[in-house]
Amino acid sequence: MLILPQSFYNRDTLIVARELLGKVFIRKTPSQTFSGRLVEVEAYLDSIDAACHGYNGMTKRNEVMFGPPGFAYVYFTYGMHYCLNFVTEEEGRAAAVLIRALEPMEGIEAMKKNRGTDLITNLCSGPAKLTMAFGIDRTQNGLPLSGDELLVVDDGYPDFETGVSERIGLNAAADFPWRFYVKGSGFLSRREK
DNA sequence: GCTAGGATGCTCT
DNA sequence: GAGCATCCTAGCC
Repeated sequence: MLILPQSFYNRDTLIVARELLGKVFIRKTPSQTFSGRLVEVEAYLDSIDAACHGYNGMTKRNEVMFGPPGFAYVYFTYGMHYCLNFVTEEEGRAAAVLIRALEPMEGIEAMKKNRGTDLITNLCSGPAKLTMAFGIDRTQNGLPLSGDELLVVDDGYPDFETGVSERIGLNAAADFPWRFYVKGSGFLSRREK
């Protein structure tokens, strides 16, 4: 069990996104531990990516993206959903990796309660689903990913095939192939073709 | 199996 | 005031 160091995130966002697949994301609270394996992510870069929240400069909402790498960026969207990102690249660059799907590991009973469903494959198979399952909201915005509450670890998951596709749900810059996923996983936000 | 549309409110222009 | 890095349900093949 190796906690990913800050230097892991302080690299090219596309490499970080790819290498995050198969790692384990953990949220610990005093009463409950949640964990899940990362099976689907998307990369959001700065200058060339009109879909990136940081594309038009820093605002109050996206300031965490401009900060140092290895921190959680949580934003609210569609009036009811939170999405979780991992900040990448050096301080001053607005880049991040969106976590789109997890394979639930620990805390599954609590996730079922949070999500209102018993179907394991429906607990964390979408960016807003996994924040709901893990109980993540604005409170976690800006927390370190190697801290007391949030952690990302490498548990030596064996090799797998990586799938690549266009990102999902965008209007701007929709054609960049910056979505990465674990091929054959049953916990993705979309069925593979 | 699929698609269309509504929910709902923060954030920036 | 418009636009959202979404999810769920109803209705229709």
